[in-house]
Amino acid sequence: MVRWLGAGPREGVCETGGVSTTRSTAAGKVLEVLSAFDREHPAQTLSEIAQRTGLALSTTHRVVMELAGWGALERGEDGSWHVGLRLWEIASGCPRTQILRDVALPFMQDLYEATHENVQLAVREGTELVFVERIAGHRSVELLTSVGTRFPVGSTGMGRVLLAHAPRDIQEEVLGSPQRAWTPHTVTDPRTLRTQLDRIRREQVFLSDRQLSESTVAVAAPVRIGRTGPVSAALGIVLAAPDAGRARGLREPLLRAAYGISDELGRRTRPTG
Amino acid sequence: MVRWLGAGPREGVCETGGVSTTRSTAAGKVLEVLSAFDREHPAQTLSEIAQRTGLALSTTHRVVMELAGWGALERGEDGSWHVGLRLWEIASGCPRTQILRDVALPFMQDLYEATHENVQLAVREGTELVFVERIAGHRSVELLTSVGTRFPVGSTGMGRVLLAHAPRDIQEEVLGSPQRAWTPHTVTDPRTLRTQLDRIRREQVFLSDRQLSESTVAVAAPVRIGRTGPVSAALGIVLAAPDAGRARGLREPLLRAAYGISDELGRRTRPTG
DNA sequence: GGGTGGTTTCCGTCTGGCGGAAACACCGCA
DNA sequence: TGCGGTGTTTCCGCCAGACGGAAACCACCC
Repeated sequence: MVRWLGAGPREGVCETGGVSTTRSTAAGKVLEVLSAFDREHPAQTLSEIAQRTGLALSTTHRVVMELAGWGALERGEDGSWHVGLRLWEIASGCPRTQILRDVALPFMQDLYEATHENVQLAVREGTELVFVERIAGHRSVELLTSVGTRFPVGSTGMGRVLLAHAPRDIQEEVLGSPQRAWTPHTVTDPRTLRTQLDRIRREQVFLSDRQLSESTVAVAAPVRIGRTGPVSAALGIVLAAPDAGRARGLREPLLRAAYGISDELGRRTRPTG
Repeated sequence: MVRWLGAGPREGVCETGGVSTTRSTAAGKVLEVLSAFDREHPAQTLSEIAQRTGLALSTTHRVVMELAGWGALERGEDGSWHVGLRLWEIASGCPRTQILRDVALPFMQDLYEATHENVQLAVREGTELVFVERIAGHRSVELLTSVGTRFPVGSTGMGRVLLAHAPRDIQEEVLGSPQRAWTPHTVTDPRTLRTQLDRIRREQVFLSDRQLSESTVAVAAPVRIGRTGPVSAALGIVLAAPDAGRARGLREPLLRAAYGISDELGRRTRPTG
C-alpha cells in the first residue's frame, strides 16, 4: 500500500539549463511559499517570504492570505507568519511516518526506559536522512537534531546504516562526492567508508564514534519490513561521548527492538492493506 | 513570538449564502486536494481525489502532478496517492506543536515511566481539540485517537479541561449545541457540564469516567504558559476502565508534570524570542 | 515631523489555468 | 482473443483570474 523505500522527487524548482527559473504556475508559487519555512526560518514576515522565494510582494501577499484563510499558515501576534496547525494535521497523516511511528513507539519506549538516552528513528530519502521520531528525557544528552530534521546520509551513525542498505546507485552517489568532516573523528575517506558499510551489513548493529558531534556517540540498527525484507528505517540510541563504554552493551537490546519493529511492520504491510 | 491560543480560521471552502462554492483560485485547488487527505482517507486514487474535491479529473491530474513533483504527495506502488515526506517535513516545523512537544516530552516520559499508560498532549482549536503528541507502550490500552486526530472539545477529558479554560464565547458555543453521547456515561446535559467546568477550574485536575469510550478513563490537567499564564494545552493519562481505581493516585504526578511543562514554556516564550 | 520598513489595496495586461473530450493502459471475464 | 469497465494521461481552444508595478497606508523610532 505504501511506498516505503526509494528516493523521492528531488527539486521543487525546475532548473532550465543552469539558471533556476521559478516555475510560474500558481500551484508552484503556493509550494514555494511553503518551502520558505524550514528549520532555520520557522517564522517570517511577509517581506522575508517574498525575498526568500523571489516572488513579487503583492503576489506573496495574495498567496499567503489564501494559505492563511485555509489554515496552512498562521500569524503570530508579532505579525510574523508560521506554519499552521491545519497543515500539520494533514501532514501528520503521512503514511510513511505515521505507520512507522505507531509501530516503533512502544519498542522505542522500552529502549528509553532501559537507557534514559535519546532514542531515534529515521528514514532515508535519496542521499539524505530524515528524523521521523525521537524520544528523550531530562537526563538525555542535548542533540542538534530534532524530528523533521534532514541530514546528509553519510554524516550520522543512523545514516550510515541506511546507506549500507541503500541501492547501489545511491551508495555510489554518496561515496563519489566529498564528505563533510563534522568533527576530527568523522570518517570521510571513501575507502574507509566502504569497508565500514561492509561491516555494517555483516554485523547489523553499528557503533558510531563522534561522527557528527564531538560530544556524542551512537548505536544504530536497521529496521526492515519483516525480518528479512527491505530496510525501511534506522533505529538509534545516542549517548554522551563520555558514556561511550555503555554503547557495546546496547547492541543486543537495540537489535532486539529493531527486530521487534521489523516483525510488526511485516505483519502490518503484508496481510492486510 | 508564537500565537499559542485562539481559534484559527474556520472554513477552507468559502460558503456563500449556504451553498459552498468551491473557491476557484488556483491556490485554492491545491489546498482542496490536500484537504482530501484525512484520517479516513490516507491513500486515494486520482479519481477518488477528483470525486471528493469536486474538481474536474484533468484539473486534479494537473494539480496532483505538480504536488508530486514537489514532494507534497507521493505515489504508492499500487498507484494510489498519499501525503509525502516533504510536506510532513515542512509541517513538522509548525511552532505551535513543535515547541510544545519539545518542552513536554521529557515530562511525558516521566509520567509514562511511572504508569506505563498512554500519555497525551492536546491543544484546542476553536471548538475542537487536536492531539499533538502521544506516547504509549506495549502494555498501554489501545486508543482510537492518535497524533493529528481532531475531536469535538466536549467529548474527552482533556477536551473538557481545555473547554473550562477557553474564552467565554467558545464555551457558550459548545454548551449551546447538542453533545454527542459516545457512551451511556457521557455527560451531555449542559447544566451538568457547566458545573463540571466550574469544578475543573477549581480543582485543576479532572477525572473523566468513560466519556468517550466504554473501556477507558482519563485524568487530565491544563498546561499554561508560565505557572499562571493562559492555558495553551492539556496533558492527560488514559487508563483501561478496570484500572480506574489508580486514577486518583495519578492526580498529583500529573499536576506536577503539567506545572513542569508550564514553567518551562513560560521560560521559553517570555525572555528570549 | 519626516524617515524607514513593512503591509495592504488597486487595476490594466495577458498568461497560464481550465475542463471536455479523446486516446491510452490495464485488468478480469467469457 | 476480443470486450467492457475502470482509472490515467494527453491535447487544445477559450477566457477567467493570476500577475506585479505603483501608490496608499500604517506603526514605529529618531
